[in-house]
Amino acid sequence: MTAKETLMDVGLRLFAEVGYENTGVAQIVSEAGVTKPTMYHHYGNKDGLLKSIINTYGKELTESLGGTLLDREEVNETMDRLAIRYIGFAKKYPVFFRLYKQLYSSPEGSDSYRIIKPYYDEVMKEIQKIFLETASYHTNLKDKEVWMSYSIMGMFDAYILHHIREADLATLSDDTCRQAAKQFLYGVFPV
Amino acid sequence: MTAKETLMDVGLRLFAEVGYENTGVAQIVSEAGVTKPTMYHHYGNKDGLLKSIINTYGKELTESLGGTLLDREEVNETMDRLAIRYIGFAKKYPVFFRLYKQLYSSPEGSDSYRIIKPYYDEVMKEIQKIFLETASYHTNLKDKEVWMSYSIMGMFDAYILHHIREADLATLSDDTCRQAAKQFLYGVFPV
Amino acid sequence: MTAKETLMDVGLRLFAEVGYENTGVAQIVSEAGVTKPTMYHHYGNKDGLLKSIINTYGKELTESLGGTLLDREEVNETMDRLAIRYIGFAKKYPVFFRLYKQLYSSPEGSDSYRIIKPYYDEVMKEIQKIFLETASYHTNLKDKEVWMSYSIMGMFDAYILHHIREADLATLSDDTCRQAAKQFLYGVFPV
Amino acid sequence: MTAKETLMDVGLRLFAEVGYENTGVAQIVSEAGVTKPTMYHHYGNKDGLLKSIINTYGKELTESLGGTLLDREEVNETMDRLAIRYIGFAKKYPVFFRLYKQLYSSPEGSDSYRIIKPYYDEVMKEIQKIFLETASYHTNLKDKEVWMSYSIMGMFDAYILHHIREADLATLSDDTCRQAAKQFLYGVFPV
DNA sequence: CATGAATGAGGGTTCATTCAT
DNA sequence: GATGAATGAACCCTCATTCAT
Repeated sequence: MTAKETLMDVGLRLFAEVGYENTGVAQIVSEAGVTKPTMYHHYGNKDGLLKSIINTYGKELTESLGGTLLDREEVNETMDRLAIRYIGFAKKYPVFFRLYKQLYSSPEGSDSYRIIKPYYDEVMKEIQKIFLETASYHTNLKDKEVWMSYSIMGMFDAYILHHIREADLATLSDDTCRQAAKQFLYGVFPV
Repeated sequence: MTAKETLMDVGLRLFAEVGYENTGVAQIVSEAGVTKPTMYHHYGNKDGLLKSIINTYGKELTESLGGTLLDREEVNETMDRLAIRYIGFAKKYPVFFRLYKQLYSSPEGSDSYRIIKPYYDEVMKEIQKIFLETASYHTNLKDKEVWMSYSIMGMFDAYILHHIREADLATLSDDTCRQAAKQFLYGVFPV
Repeated sequence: MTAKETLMDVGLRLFAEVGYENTGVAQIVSEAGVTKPTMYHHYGNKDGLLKSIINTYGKELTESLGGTLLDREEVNETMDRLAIRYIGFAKKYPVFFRLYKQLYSSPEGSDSYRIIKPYYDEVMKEIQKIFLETASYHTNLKDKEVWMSYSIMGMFDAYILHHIREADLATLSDDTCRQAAKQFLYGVFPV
Repeated sequence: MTAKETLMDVGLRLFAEVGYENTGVAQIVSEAGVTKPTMYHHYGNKDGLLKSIINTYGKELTESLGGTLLDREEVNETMDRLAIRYIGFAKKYPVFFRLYKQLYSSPEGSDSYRIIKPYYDEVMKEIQKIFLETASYHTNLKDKEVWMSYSIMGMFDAYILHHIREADLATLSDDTCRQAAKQFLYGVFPV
C-alpha cells in the first residue's frame, strides 16, 4: 500500500473514531508511518484528505442509488431495493458510513458540515429522484416526495446506527432490510 | 442577566452553531463580556459549562416524556402525545435540540459523546418505557419495543432537523405532529 | 522590567539584527524568557509586536520634527536643526533607526513594508511640511519641496547608516550634522 | 526560453516583489512551470539562484562604472557621467536595481545581506576609485572620498527609488541626471 | 467574584532540501 | 535534464487551564 493510500485509510478510521476536528494531522501521519509534508504533498491540507476520503468511499453509494432501481409496477419492490442498497452500502463500509453521518450532523458553521454538504446533497438528490419518479405513477404520493426522502433516510439511519453501535451490523440481512422498507410503507403494525 | 447565565446562553448558542470542539473558551467569554477565570469559577471547565447547559435545558424534555402520557385504550393517542411532546420540545428549544442531536452524533471517542451519553440514555429510557408499557397491552408489538423506540425517534429527528434547516420550524403544528405519529403506525400511504 | 517590556526590547533587537521575517516568535520569547502565549496575550501577533515597537520608539522622531524647528530668517538654521534632530534621533535609538530603515527598504509586497509604511509617511509628512513652509519664504525653492525632502533624507540616511555600520555613530557630533546640512545646501565643495 | 532562464526571470521578479526571504522555492518553480529538483539541478539551492541573478544582471553596472569615466579637467563632467551611468543602469534594470537595494538594506545578520555584500563592495569600490582619482587632481576633496561615495550614492538612490515607487522612472532623462550631479556638487540652491 | 498575566502542549501548515527513478 | 515523493525542522498561532491579586 502506498503512503497515499495508507493516509486515507488511517484518516478514515481516525476521523470516524474520534472525529474530524479531534484528529490531529500529527496523529494521522504518525499512525500512517509517514511525515506531515507527505500528507500535504498528496492532499494539500487536512480538508483535502477528508474530501478525498469522501470522494473515494462515497462514490459507490451514489452510483448504486443512481443505477436502475425503480420498479414501476411494485412500490414494494422499489423500496426493498432502496433499503437493500442503502443499508447494504452501510454494511459494506460501516466506518465510512458512520463518518458520513457524523459529518452531516455537525453544526452548519463547522468545516465538517461544509465539506460533507455537497456529497450529502448528491445522495439526497438520488433518493428524491426515486420518489419523484415513483410519485408520477402513484399519484397519492404526490407532493410528499421530499418529506418521504428525509423520512425514510431517518428511519434507515436510526436502524443502521443502532446496529453499528450494538456492533451487530452483520446481522442486518436483506430480509431485515425489506422489513424496514415495509414498515416505512405500512407502519409498525405487523400485517 | 448574571454573568453565569450569560455564559450559559452564549455557550449554548456557540456550541450549537459551530460545535463544541470548534468553540474556544476565549470566544465564549469574549462574547459573554467576561474573562476566562470567571467562567472557570462558575463552571469548573469547558465540560462543566456544557454539562450545565444540558442539565438546565434538557430537563424539560425528560420530565415531559416521563409525565402521564400513556393511553391504554388508544395507541394512536399515545403516539400523538409522544410526537407532540417530543417535537414540541424541539420547537420550544430549537437551538438546544440541535446541539443535543449534534452531540449525540459525535464519534464515540469524543468528549462530546461522553458528555451527552448519560442524558441521551435518560431520554431513551423514557421513550422505551412508553413502548414497553404499550406492548404489555398490545402484544403484537412485543419484542419490538427497543427497535420502535429508535425508529420513531429517527423519524421525528429527520422531521425536526429538516424543518430546522429549512428554517420553518414554527410551521410544525400539533396536527402535523399527529400525522407523523400516524405515519409511524400505519405507513406513508394515506389511509 | 515586565514581560511585556522585555518582549519589545528583545523584539526590537532581533528584528534589527536578523530581520523581521527571519526572526521566529519562538526565538523572541525564548530570549525574553517567556512563553509564546504571553507574547500573544500582550501583542496579539507578530505584527502587533512590531507595530508596538514602531509606535513606542518612533513617536519621539515625529514629535521632534513636528516641534518648532523653522527659522524664517535663516534656511541654514532650519537645515541645521533638521539635521541635528533627525540624526540625533538616530544616535539616540540606533537599533530602532536601523530597523526602521530596513523595514522601509523591504519590498512593497512584504509585511514589513505594509507595517512601516504609515509611520514612514508620518515622518515624511513632517519633513515635507518643513520644506513647504521654507519654500513659502524662499521662492527659489518652490516646486522642489518634495524632491528636497527625499534628497536630504537620502543623504542623512547614507550618513547615518555608514556610521552605524562602521560602529562609530557616537562620533557624529552636532557640528558634523551641521556640515551635512550645509553640504546639502551648498554642495560638497568646501566653502 | 530554457527552464534555467525562466527560473532566473521568475526568481528576479519574485525576490524583488515580495522579498528573498518571503519567496518560497515552491512558488518560484510553480510560476516557472518546472519542478523543484530542476531548480536544484541548475542552481544548487535558493542562494545559488540569487547569486546567479546578481552575477548576471549586476555585471553591467560594475563594468559600466569601471569603464573610462573620469574627466581630469572637469569634475562636473565626471559627476555627470557617474550619474548618467548609475541612474541609467537603474533605468535599464529597474527590477534588479530594486532587488539590489533591498538586499543591501537587509540586516547584516541575514542571508540576503551576506549574499549581496560582495557585489555591493564591488560597486562601491568602483565609485570610490572615481573619487580617489578625482581627489588626486582636486586636493580640496582629499580625505572626503569615502564619505562622498556614500553620500552621492545615497542621493542617487533616493532619487531612483522615489521615481521607481512613483512609477515614472522613464521620465528620468539624462538632463535630470546631470542636475542631480550638479546638486551634489553645488547644493540645492539654483545657480 | 472577577481580573490580567502566564503556561505546556498542540493546532495546521510551510520551509529548503534530497532521494530514487 | 527532469520527475514524484519524501523529509526534519521550523513556521505562526491557539488550545484549555491556572496563578496571584
